[in-house]
Amino acid sequence: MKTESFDLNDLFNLQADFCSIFQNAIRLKILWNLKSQEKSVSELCTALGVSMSNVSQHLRIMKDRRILTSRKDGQRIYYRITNEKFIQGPSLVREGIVEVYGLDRQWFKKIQSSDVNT
Amino acid sequence: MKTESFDLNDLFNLQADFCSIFQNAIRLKILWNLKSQEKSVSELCTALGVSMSNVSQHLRIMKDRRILTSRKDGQRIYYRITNEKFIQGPSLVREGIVEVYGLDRQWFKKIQSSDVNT
DNA sequence: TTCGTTCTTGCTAATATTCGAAATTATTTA
DNA sequence: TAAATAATTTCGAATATTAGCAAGAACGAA
Repeated sequence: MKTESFDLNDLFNLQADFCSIFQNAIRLKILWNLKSQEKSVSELCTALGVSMSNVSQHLRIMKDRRILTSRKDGQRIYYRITNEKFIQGPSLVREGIVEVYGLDRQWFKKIQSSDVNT
Repeated sequence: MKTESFDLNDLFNLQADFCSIFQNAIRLKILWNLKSQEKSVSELCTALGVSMSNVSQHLRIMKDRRILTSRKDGQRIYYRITNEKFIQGPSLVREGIVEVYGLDRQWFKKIQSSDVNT
């Protein structure tokens, strides 16, 4: 029973799928909160100021992909990150942003107000 | 005239916006192709087997965010990457995937077929 | 000028994401 | 047992993404 490995196209699709996780600011904040410690769902809710329903949905999405694992303790469910690279990758992107934009906020505003055409 | 810098929430939103760029396999392939050299739009089209209209739209999205810059030479427009971290970040994510999934293709298939519930 | 090549843009339908609200499950406490 | 707490799930509406098609713009060659 051999282990079928990925072909190149699979890997690109998988990489894209995982990167789509990091497209949401709430998920990035969750990951940031779990950077060096596990936290329960309610702890994350108060830390982020987001509804439990919403946090739970985001946690599920990340757990499905094994970016997070969970541990049950009584009523609480504690989540933690499975691999540091799922934090380091997006962080590198953020560093790139800061390097390219030089901490100047103006470009960011342009991007936020939908389309930039320059 | 002071330079307004980002607050934390801005940075998370900006990071999320940039990560959304990497959620698309075609864009990842474009970046991969531009890894160590600039290429024209038509070169990218043949390399990826994707329509020029589609490639052009993806290039525009990345240029808007300064992930790419372009240089015009006659009829050709050559694109290149502005900062290596926009490649390295997504690559780290891919490494994380390989580490977590151990090159076993089965999980990938589960994720692809929409929802994983385990 | 006219033609062909290269690239971009606007439009549109199909598809996917996001988050609130309400219902549900599981666990602890009284 | 009943009530409270913690978390998940389902549903639905608003919004965003994607890619094909057709039209348009910029440039070089004849």
